Amino acid sequence: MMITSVSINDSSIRRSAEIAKALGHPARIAILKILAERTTCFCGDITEILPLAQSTVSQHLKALKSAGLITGEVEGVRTCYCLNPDGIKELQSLLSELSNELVQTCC
Amino acid sequence: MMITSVSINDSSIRRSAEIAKALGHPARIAILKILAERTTCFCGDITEILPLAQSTVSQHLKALKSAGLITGEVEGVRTCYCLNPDGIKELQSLLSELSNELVQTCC
DNA sequence: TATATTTATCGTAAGTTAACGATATATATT
DNA sequence: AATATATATCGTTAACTTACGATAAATATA
Repeated sequence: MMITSVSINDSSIRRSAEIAKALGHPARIAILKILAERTTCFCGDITEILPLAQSTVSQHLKALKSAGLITGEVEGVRTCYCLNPDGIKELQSLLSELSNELVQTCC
Repeated sequence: MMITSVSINDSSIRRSAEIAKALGHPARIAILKILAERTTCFCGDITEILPLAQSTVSQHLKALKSAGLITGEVEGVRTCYCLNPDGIKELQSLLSELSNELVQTCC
């Protein structure tokens, strides 16, 4: 087993935590799933599906966007939100890397 | 593509969010990595490695334990913390399931 | 031009989180 | 029995999160 020195300030650890934090609320996971199964993806569509106020949905969208997991393109009066393939890939690689590192039998 | 109705109250979504939330702080990811690369795993060991007070580390350990990602066995005056294989497996399966669901091209 | 629509942002309240030092508890050791 | 050690918990403070309604800004429609 490779011995690495683990630091809170490691950028990969920080990025993984940032992504995990973005996933750390059921509404945000639900939003990602909704985006994955629809081709149109406006804030209003999501507000119709989830039992949350429009402003709350907008806030969750902002959190997902700033974590790099989704993009938002203004289209006239609306904004079309989409999964960000790069962010999703990063999610997959960082979290699967983490999973691999956590395979162990202890004590 | 299968159309599923996405709900905030779906238990799998809630559990995924719970796990992600537990991973949503660099200190907690660091702790999991430390547990993975050591065979002894007392609170004091972790406190020596991370730049955090003992009480703060204990608090993070409690969060990881209540999310089911680690176990803690009292051994005399100390407590031996270990990765919880079941929790780690759950982490892997829920998050990889989520990853798979998020493969898509949008808009 | 006036009105309607969509969404971001503001303001606010309640709740949670993260950090710390101090302390209690439980077990070892002398 | 007295002392030392390890850790959980308490109390506190500051910061952040989540939710909401109200409103502003931007665009579309009548």
